Amino acid sequence: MKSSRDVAGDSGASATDRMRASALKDDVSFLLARANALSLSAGHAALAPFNLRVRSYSILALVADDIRPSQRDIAEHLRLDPSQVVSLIDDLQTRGLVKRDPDPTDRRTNVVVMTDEGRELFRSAHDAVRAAERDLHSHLSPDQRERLSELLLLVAFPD
Amino acid sequence: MKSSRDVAGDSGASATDRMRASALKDDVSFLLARANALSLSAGHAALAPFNLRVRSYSILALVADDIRPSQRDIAEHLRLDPSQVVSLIDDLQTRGLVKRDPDPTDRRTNVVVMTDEGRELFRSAHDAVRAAERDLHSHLSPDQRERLSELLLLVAFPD
DNA sequence: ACTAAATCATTGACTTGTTCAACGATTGTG
DNA sequence: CACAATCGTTGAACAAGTCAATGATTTAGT
Repeated sequence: MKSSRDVAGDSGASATDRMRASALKDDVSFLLARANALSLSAGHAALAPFNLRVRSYSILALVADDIRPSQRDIAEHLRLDPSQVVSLIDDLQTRGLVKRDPDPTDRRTNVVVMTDEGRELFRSAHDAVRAAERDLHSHLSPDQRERLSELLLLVAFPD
Repeated sequence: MKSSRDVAGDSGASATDRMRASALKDDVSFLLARANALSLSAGHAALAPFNLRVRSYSILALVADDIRPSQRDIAEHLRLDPSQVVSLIDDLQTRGLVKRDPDPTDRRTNVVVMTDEGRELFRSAHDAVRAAERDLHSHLSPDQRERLSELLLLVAFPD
C-alpha cells in the first residue's frame, strides 16, 4: 500500500491507473472538478502572502479592469451569490483595496472601484498567480494551453 | 431578480460583454472555476431526485467500476480529505448503497464495494447526470468535446 | 527480532464557502 | 399611479473543506 502510495505521486500505481481508466475518465464534470481543485490549491498558495483568497482576488481582477462593475455585475460574472459579493467587498473595502461609489445612473447600485493601494497589491498578486498557473500547466504546450482556454471559454460562457 | 439572471444567461448584456472581454478571459483558473460552477449546478440539479450530491455520486461512480477502491484511494482520486470520505461513505452505507469490506491484504484498510441497491441507483443517477452534461455542452461539437476531455485530463492529472 | 516511523480509518473541532429568505430603497413597466 | 422587478444588504442555515489527534496495523531500518 505504501509503495502504491509513493508511486501514485510519481508514475501512477495500479490503483491510480485503474481509477484513471475508470468511467470518470471521460466525465468532463469530474475532470473539471479535479482540475479546478488543483487550480484553487495553487491559487490559494500563491495568494497566501498577500492575505487573499481566490474569490477576493477574482473580484480585484474584475475591478482592476476599470470597467466599474456593479456588485450585481460581479456576482453574475463570477457566479457568486450577491450576499457573498457583499461580504467579500466589505473585506476588501476594509483593507482599503476597493471602494464602493454610487452609480450616478441608478441609485440602487454601487460600482466598485479600485484604490491605488488595491491596484498595487493586485499587480503583485497577479504576477504571483500567473507564475503559479504557469507552473501548474508547465507540461502543456503553448498550443494546448491556448486550445484549453478557447474550449473552457465556450464551456464557461455557454450562449 | 430571476429575469435579470436569465437575461445574463441568454444574451449577455453590455456589462457581461465588457467583463467577458476582461483580463479574466484568458485566466484558465477563472474559466475553470466558472465552468466547474456551472457543471456543479447542473450536476446537483440532476442528482436531486436521487437525494445525492455530486461528491457522493463521484464516490458511487468510482465504486461502480468494481475496482474495490480503498477509502484512501477514493480520497486521492477525488482530492478529498480522508475525513470527508469517511463521512460520505458513512452516509452511502447508511442508505445501503455501498458497504465497507476489510481488505484481505491489509488490516488497516477497507475496500468500498457497491451493493445491488447502490448499483441500481447509480445506473439511474448516471443516466441523469449524463443527460444534464449533454445538455450543458450541447453547443460544443463532438470534436470540441473530445478535445476538451483530453486537455482536461492533462490538467487534472499532471505527471 | 525489535523499535520507530509510516499508514489507514476515524473522530471532532474549526474554517471557509454557498444558498436561501427577507427587507428597504429605487427603478421599470403597464 | 400602482405594482413588479431590481439592487444591496443582513443573517440564518447548510455544505464543503481543513486540520489535529487517536488507535490499530504495516513498513522500514538496525
